[in-house]
Amino acid sequence: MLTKKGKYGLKAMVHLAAREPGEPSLVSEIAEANNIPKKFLDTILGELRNAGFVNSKKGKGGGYTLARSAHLIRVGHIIRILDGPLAPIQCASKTSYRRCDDCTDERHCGVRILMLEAREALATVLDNRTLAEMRAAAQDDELILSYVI
Amino acid sequence: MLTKKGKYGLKAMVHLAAREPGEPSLVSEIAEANNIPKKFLDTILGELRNAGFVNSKKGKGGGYTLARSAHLIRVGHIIRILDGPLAPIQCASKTSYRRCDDCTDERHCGVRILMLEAREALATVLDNRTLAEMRAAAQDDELILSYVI
DNA sequence: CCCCATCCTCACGATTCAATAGGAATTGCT
DNA sequence: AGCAATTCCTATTGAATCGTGAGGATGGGG
Repeated sequence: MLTKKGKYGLKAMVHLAAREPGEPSLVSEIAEANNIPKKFLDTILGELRNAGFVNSKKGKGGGYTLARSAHLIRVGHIIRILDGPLAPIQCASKTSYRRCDDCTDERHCGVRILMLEAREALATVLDNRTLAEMRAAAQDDELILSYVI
Repeated sequence: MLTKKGKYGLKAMVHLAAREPGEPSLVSEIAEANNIPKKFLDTILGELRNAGFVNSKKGKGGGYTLARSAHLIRVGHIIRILDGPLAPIQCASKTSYRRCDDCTDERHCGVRILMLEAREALATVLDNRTLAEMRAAAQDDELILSYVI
């Protein structure tokens, strides 16, 4: 489940991606444009900054900018920072594996095997999509999106 | 995120799938075999029964059995009952859609479009796998599992 | 009628989530 | 130097959810 923190963070990143590179955005501006509580967004952008996704500048004329080109920022990475691992269950995570304490034989745990598949499917989507693509998809009236039921 | 309720429920279902059809299992037996708190499993199986996935019988010789063949039970359905919709965000859910209150223009929301893709990827895995397949995967030393990175 | 096992309701502590509060630190401008 | 703008930090709060346990009601089998 994507939390509001994750959702707000992604929206903020999309907002930044829509800017001329180097042109800073204010927290208050991003918050207002996306209906996000300002103070909450404040802490979210702080985390994204600590993680190296955005740069910040204080004082007049300050604000936030993307630290890298939107083409180089993968959506899955952002979500991991804000909401934790993608895997539905920790014993199926690759970036932050942890054993289930109730599982005696992990190799024959059907749940885990299934969740490895699920994680793989999720990661395939989220780790291949970049911020630039996400923004483009939003602008182009969903043309890019092609379902394969 | 799969909660413990979901995990325990799936494990219990796998346990039942490993039985001769019609042969009932006791809650205490399932709980012990899978390291699940008995009382908790009690309520979980109750929900699965209300949802029509398992049948129950009280008294001596009672217990739980699958309501249908394990080939006909899709894992995604079980998870939806126990943990709610698969979609990472409600505005991207097909089974229980709900609009985001902070989103003014849903059609151009990059986050939602991306999450529709993510939901699709997840559902493709979970709604196509049956309980029988999950059980088989666990027994066959993960042979069935084939990653496509 | 008596065991056995499911069924039901309630309650609880812990954790996480979402948001708010209040102010400290830094920068730019004049 | 002084002021205003803006990020940065820490703590708190209220609400919801999660995981679990207690106690007993219900109903079938013998």
